Amino acid sequence: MLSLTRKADYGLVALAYLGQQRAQGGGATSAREIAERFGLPLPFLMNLLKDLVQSGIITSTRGPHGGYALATEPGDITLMQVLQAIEGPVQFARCADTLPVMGKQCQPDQACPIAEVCPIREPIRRLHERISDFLDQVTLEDLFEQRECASMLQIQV
Amino acid sequence: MLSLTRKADYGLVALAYLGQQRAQGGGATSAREIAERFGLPLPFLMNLLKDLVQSGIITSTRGPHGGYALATEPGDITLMQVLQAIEGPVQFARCADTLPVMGKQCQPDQACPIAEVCPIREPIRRLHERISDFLDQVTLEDLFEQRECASMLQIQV
DNA sequence: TGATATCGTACAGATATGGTCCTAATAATA
DNA sequence: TATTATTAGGACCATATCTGTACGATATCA
Repeated sequence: MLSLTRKADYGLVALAYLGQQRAQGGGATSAREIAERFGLPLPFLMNLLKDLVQSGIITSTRGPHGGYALATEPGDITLMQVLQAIEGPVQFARCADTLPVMGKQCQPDQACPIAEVCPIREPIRRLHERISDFLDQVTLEDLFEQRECASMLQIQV
Repeated sequence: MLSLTRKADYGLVALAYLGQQRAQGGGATSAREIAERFGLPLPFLMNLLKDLVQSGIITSTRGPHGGYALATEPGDITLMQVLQAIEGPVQFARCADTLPVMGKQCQPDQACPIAEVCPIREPIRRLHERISDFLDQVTLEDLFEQRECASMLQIQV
């Protein structure tokens, strides 16, 4: 369905809130506070916050008055970074990134068995690049501040 | 991971092949022929071809020498139509189409319990529209003939 | 030292995906 | 008319992924 996982969903909610806190000059925000504010399951939220910490998007401090904060300005964080941190590599199709397309015999490190004859390999690759470029260019600031992007994305699959 | 399902993957392969057949003035192409040519599991392929028939993207004729064919020109079939036929409604997030975002208590016909305070509802909706517009504008002809689209897609989430 | 809070990992239930199978319906042909 | 090739419409199951929980370890600060 081409849709975000719930994990990514929650992650964006948390990042948006951390962005607000940052704008107001607040310090670290605890996972508990975020979970209570938006009705999210706390352990699940902490799991994904961990992912965001590991990929450097947010920072964490332990102990009392600890919590999470954006590592940089929202304008420096792209949607692609967030999705990759939470959902792993973004692949429009399996073959888009040298991975095979089809067949259960396909293993991640094998070449696609029908690459020679596959009629969608190139089209898929171009689609993948279009979507990737888009996600790379959209920052959290664009998203949450409704800021426009200077660049244009031409449909030229 | 924002990726196509295998069903959609196979579906595009089949549609590309049917497009070739059409260009060469061929008649109906059997599911068996497609499956053998690309090494796809036949029952699975037939299942998704059924979906494509039901949504009017391809036509089918039964009996010997029967098979499938594109219902219209490839330029009239959009990527969105194909994905919707095979994967159901395209939703970048659950709340993008009046569905709720989060919480297990969320049912499809209920409003999102945190809609009032949700910081990503609007941003998600705009993202969803951007992606949808894109998929709506790309046709199979664009994809497989490497044709350019006249229109531009401005990043303005 | 004790309270708070994160970190890391392992685990379990729910849902979606990937794929099979069976029976009927339909059309061409011998 | 009988046969064969083909699609139609289901139900069905195995597996993977998603969603969420649990628990112990660790770091910080009062």
